[in-house]
Amino acid sequence: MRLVIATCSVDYAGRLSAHLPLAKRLLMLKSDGSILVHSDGGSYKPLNWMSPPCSITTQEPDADQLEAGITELWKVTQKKTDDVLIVSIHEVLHDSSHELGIDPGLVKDGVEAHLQKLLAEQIDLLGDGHTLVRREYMTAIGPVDILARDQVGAAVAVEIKRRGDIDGVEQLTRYLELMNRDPHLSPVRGVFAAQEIKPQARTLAEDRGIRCLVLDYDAMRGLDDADSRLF
Amino acid sequence: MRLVIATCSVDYAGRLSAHLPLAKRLLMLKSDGSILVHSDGGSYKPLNWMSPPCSITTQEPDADQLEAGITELWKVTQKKTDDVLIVSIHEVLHDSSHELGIDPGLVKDGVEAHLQKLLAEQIDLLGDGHTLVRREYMTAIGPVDILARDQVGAAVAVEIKRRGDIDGVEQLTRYLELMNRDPHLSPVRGVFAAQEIKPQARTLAEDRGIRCLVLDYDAMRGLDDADSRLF
DNA sequence: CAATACATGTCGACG
DNA sequence: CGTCGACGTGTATTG
Repeated sequence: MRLVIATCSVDYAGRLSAHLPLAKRLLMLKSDGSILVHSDGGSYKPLNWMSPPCSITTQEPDADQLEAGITELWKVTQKKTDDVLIVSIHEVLHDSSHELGIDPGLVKDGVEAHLQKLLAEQIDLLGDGHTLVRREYMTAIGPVDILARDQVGAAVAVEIKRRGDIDGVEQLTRYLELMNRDPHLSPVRGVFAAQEIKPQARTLAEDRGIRCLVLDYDAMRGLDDADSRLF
Repeated sequence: MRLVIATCSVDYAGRLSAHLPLAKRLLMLKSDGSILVHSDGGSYKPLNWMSPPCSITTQEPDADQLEAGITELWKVTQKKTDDVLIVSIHEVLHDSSHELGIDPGLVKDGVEAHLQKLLAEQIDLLGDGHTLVRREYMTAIGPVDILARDQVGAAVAVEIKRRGDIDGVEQLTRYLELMNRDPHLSPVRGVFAAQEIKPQARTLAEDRGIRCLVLDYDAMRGLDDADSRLF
């Protein structure tokens, strides 16, 4: 990895066109050829970048560019998409290279998968007498998170989200429409379960006869003794 | 901005839990208190990070941690969300600070807004005899990109996307459902216009009687003489 | 401030 | 290799 601090301007042309005026920035060149242009603030997203696979070539600035103060010109291209990133460097204030090696990678734990597992184990959160049919119940257009049956044996399809948004309601609606065409399942009721349900999503869901269920993650986790503590 | 190259392990606890095993990485500390942990590959997304506003405190490693080779311990916290990021540093290989100042920011050009403008100007792409009613036609649940009328005066609602995905069809469906309840507009036909329409989106759209229209951005831009060249 | 739609989204899983 | 859904999504816009 090469780290360069420099005053530069940047131009990008690809799916859109974008320009960065002259300023002092960090240029991070990764060993796979990719480049990130970072400012000293904002979030983790760079001001500009080029994703791998791509290649960097340096060009000689022409007379006009030299006149304008450009000392180096980098052209980063992505063959496949024809995207181009041009970095016009004026002054280099720092330049260092470092051998990092391959990263062992991130180990993630829990979110929606965990919620799904917990709700399957605590299926009576749907209401007394409910029984689990199975998780990831397969349909023609994808798996429903949980299929259960209520106290009188009627099918219940559950869509689980961390944050209950309008999209999740649409998704569940598509499943329900399909499942209700199946005489073995029909009638299927829908339950939209999430840690947090947005008002518009709730309105849409209830308008379509879908029940909303707010999940208390901490309480559900607390009940699950087998879940080992991480800290 | 402070740049540190170090062998370190990282633990995050917040909306999920994640762990990075010991390895050599770049730690980027921005002046707003945020921190990014980057490897020498992948895309622009860091392996781990903490978004501003957040604060970094250094802790003294205890006996066990010193024994394990930890020389520095950073704890990054976000007050609002209770997220915590812990960086356990073993060996520091590089450490430099740089004053960058505030970035003037990115200047973007065109995307969906541009497509919308061009289609409004070239409304006959919808078919001969079409006329524009208006862009961003307001409905109770949000603005329809374009409302037009066809050669016989029937209403046409157009949803424009750069990439036509299933979500866009759902969005247009909601608009159409609402607009068709309005006796002044009904019957309203739907047109789903995008530079590229995914097969599943096309299937869903056509199943619902929505016409799909693939937009040739370059051709549309070529027709627009007033659109100045960027390069 | 909250809700919503957009993103050069990125990323992983699956067919 | 494309499609699809999730994301610690982030981010701007608008009510």
